[in-house]
Amino acid sequence: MSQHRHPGAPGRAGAVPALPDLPEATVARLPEYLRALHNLAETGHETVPSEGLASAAGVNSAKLRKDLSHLGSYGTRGVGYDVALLIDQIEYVLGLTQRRAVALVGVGNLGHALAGYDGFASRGFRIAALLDADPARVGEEINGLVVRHIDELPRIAVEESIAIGVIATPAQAAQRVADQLVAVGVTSILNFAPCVLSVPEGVDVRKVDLAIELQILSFHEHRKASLTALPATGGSALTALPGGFGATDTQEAIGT
Amino acid sequence: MSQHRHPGAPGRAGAVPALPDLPEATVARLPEYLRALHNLAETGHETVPSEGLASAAGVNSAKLRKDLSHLGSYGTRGVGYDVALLIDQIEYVLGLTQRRAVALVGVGNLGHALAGYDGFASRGFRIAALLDADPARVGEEINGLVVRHIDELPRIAVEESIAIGVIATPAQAAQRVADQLVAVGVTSILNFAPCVLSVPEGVDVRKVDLAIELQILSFHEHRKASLTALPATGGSALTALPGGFGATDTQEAIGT
DNA sequence: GACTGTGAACACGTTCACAGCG
DNA sequence: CGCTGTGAACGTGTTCACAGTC
Repeated sequence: MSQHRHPGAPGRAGAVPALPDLPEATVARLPEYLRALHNLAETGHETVPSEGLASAAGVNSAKLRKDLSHLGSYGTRGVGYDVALLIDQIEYVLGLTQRRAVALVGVGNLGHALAGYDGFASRGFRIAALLDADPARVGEEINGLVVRHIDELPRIAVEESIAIGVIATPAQAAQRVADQLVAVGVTSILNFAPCVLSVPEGVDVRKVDLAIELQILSFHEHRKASLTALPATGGSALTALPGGFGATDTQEAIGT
Repeated sequence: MSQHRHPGAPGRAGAVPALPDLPEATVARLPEYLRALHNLAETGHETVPSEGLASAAGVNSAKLRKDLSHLGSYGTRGVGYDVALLIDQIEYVLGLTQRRAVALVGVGNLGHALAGYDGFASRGFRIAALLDADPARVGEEINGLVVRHIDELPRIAVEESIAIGVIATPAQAAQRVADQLVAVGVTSILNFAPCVLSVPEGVDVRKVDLAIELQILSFHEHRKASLTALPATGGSALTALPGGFGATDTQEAIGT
């Protein structure tokens, strides 16, 4: 096991890419490590121990080491990880060595903001097309890109080698857009519309729903309030807090 | 143990709030169920079987039933769930019976979009304040709200009973803003800045990072490509569009 | 007969703690 | 000695399959 394995190192052409299939949870954290590593590189660190990188990324060091070990990692015992090397390694695994082209569909409120978001460009992506179904919006220029009509998607997809589609339309339009994206061969979709998309096997969809995030926070607020719901805590809490907390079984019976 | 227990039903005052501590994974799905239920209610359904609600929410029915059972649910065997009742139940658990006030800090690109996003209002929240540190932005009116200076936060937090803070500033300003929010008693933060926030115990932070989402998709793209990257049929990929999407996975072959 | 609620089995993810290397 | 890499223990979340109820 402890053979040093460097599966598909960045530089090496010809070798099999050999992407180990990483645990999904690990994949979701790699980008965070990458961001932290870039920060470290900028502040002149050449090497970093798991503890340091972990805290910069907001995880514990055991988790970090386990995650990195899945990539057949580049750490040196007694020293830590080589920052530059690890950046290359993670960028390679995430497929960021090529700058993927993104098509953004729906240039309303949110779409506008996304079109102008420079975090995409700076972190490995290129917004290659802005699309909308509303003729009134077609032709508008945002950040140097002209909005095109969604019907032009098939041509644009080929011309620009679109790899990822971002849906920022209203919910009722989203499924139709997803179908159109899939039809032109897009297999990765980031969906901001508050609805479930159905797509064929092999297409990946990630969903971001801002209201859902707030609702999850709301739950925790509610819970925190219900726990502190006793003394003179000027809590903005519930207007009518039931006094009785005593009923023994009321709480108990929930889990059954 | 299958006593029917309705812990802290919405309408009933006097009952113990009795928030069961739901598994985190369940909490994260409740908002999705809620959205699906609202759709069902609008289309005239009074009742729905677990199978139906599950598919509307994009999960499988076993998971749905298990999730709902944690709330001491309201299903009827042989029939399904009462839509209206379940909506009340979930809204109660999520703490959506009170319309929580949100302070949005950072009205740049993304902040603007968030300020104008009506999904917040329609799903239980009220944007009560827009704040920014840049004097040039203070005074601007967005969607009927005037942007205030961040230094006014302490007063505004009290006046408006701010329950949740949303950070949409650049990364380097985010920690400072988080500290300010915490200082005025905010215990729930939604962070759009690409950085880790450190906050005291008891404060919940959720993070949304758009570039990270894309990078995760990129990984899967990379992997899909590396799997199909074998035999004679090189990279003709995109140019030859598969006829239609007959659910057969011709799609897979998006070459690099 | 149809559907919920749930124990029991399983899969996945995290943490611990330490062996082994530099 | 310091730090990584990793088995083994633990905890959480998911799925199965069926008993129980309407």
